[in-house]
Amino acid sequence: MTVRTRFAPSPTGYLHIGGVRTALFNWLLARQQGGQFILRIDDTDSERNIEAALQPILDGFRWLGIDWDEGPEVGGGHAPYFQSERLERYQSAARKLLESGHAYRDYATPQEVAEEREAAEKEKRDFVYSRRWMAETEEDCQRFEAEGRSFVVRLKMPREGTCQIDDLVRGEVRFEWSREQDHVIQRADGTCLYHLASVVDDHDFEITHVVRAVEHLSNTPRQIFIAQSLGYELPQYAHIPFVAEPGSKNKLSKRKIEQYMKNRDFKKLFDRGQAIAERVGVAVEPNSFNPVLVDFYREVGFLPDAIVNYLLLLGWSLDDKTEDFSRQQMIDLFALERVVKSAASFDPEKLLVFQQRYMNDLPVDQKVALCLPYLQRAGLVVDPADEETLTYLAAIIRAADDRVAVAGDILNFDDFFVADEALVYESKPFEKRLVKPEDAGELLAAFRESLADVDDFTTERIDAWLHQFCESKEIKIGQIIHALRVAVTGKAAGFGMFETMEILGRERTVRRIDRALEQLSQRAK
RNA sequence: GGCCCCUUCGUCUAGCGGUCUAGGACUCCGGCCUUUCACGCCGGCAACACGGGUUCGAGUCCCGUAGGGGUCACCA
Repeated sequence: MTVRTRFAPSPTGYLHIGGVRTALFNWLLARQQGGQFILRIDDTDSERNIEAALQPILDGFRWLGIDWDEGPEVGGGHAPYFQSERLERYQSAARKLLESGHAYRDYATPQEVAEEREAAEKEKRDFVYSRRWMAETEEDCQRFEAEGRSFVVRLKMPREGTCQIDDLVRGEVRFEWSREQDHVIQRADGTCLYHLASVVDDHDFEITHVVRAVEHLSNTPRQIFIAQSLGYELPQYAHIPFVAEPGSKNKLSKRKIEQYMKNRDFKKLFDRGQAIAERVGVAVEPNSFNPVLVDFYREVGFLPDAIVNYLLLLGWSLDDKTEDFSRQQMIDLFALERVVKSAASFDPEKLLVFQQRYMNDLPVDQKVALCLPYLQRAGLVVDPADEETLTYLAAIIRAADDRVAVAGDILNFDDFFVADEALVYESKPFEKRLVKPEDAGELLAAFRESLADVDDFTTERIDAWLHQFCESKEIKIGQIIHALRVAVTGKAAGFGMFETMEILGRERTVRRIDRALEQLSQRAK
């Protein structure tokens, strides 16, 4: 029997990082066993524009390299893969349950059920539906309908015995049937509810392993009841822990970013992303742009492999030291038995570490390809870029080295892409490095004059030149190099100063120093 | 509140009765390197929730307690 797993997103428009991890585990299991991974769309309830809300989710999975064998856009032998298009299947299942006595028509109004529930609560006893409006015969139905009532279909749950789940992650888990409710599976308007739909689909799609987050564990008995009543063979269940908030054990939710912002690391990650987003024209709207959602990482320039690797280790480990996994390795080595049972908090810092590692391993031309769009969208480089620009960019990226951790970080080196006349001097460093030290202007001017004599304007020669200059002036290098950096880049920090000058070239370097000196003298007036 | 799940450094985790005076990674702290920033290197702080058992021996098994979480819809 081939292994078939599934992930069933609701078309909400957003791909949640926790959902991705669940999908990843399903995907890994299927790939490892040579089986199929299926995407099914749980849209039994939503009335909104499915198309628009689904696209970002599919795009997200594709971007992450999590592909599906059956589902939207790829089809498959079990189509359709949208629950909204499978209503007849559910209704037919509901009918079967009715016929076999595992479900009944219930003519109670929602208020009547609510009253029973409240009464039970008041008396501090467990709520058990009285089944007062349960129709067992045609006569019952006619009688209730004569009263103007309509029916929903409810499960007729067993009221004794236990339900045992043999969970692949958690082992044996038992529930008392008597505590289960007579859940509604079909509404008065004939539409069906999630649990019925889910069980029917899993069966129709021949799903062998249901790998999902623990919050579904307590829903499992009713699903088992449905499946067994329908004569289905049960799938294997594996309830994995959910991804928790940074620094807490609560379930990570996209609605709580306000609160997460109080977390230092989360805030840091967000700020970094926001700075990039603002420059490339991505709307920083908390509903769509925040680190709980996959889109955030894509917009900012993360690498899919880094995210997937990080997520893999959030709730799973191979051993006590292995951290880096290629796709093939994770497929080969993944094992449900090694899934951790407790919830794991999302750690933005550690994710960044993975990102940094993966970025570092990339050849320069790939980094160029990743970074270029950011410069273009920020209006710093024309599209398409010419060969010269690409070479120039490559030199910068090489020099910047690990300072470009996410592709959008290239914008920290925007000073290389603005005209010398348009270079902006950040006020604080300008103050500290040029205005305050009284000899800064003088030294800088002298050094600038000497630059004409550097025979070869390369990193090595400039390096030697400046050291020689310092020696002749009897100053330490620190007394001039900071002023030089601010004058040439406008910033206090950056990569090697000599590399910076070589990349910029003699002419531009000199022009920038001149301009800085000009502004300095104007300030003095 | 009922039911269910979970509980090793701040975080992610290793540990499946003796090799644990508990290992690794990230963070943090100190130092080195250094023209800034980042990297890198060296070092350091830091955990078996608690209480009972079982056993010659428990982080590892059992039972309680506590804490955290999930779930209890004509939502998915």
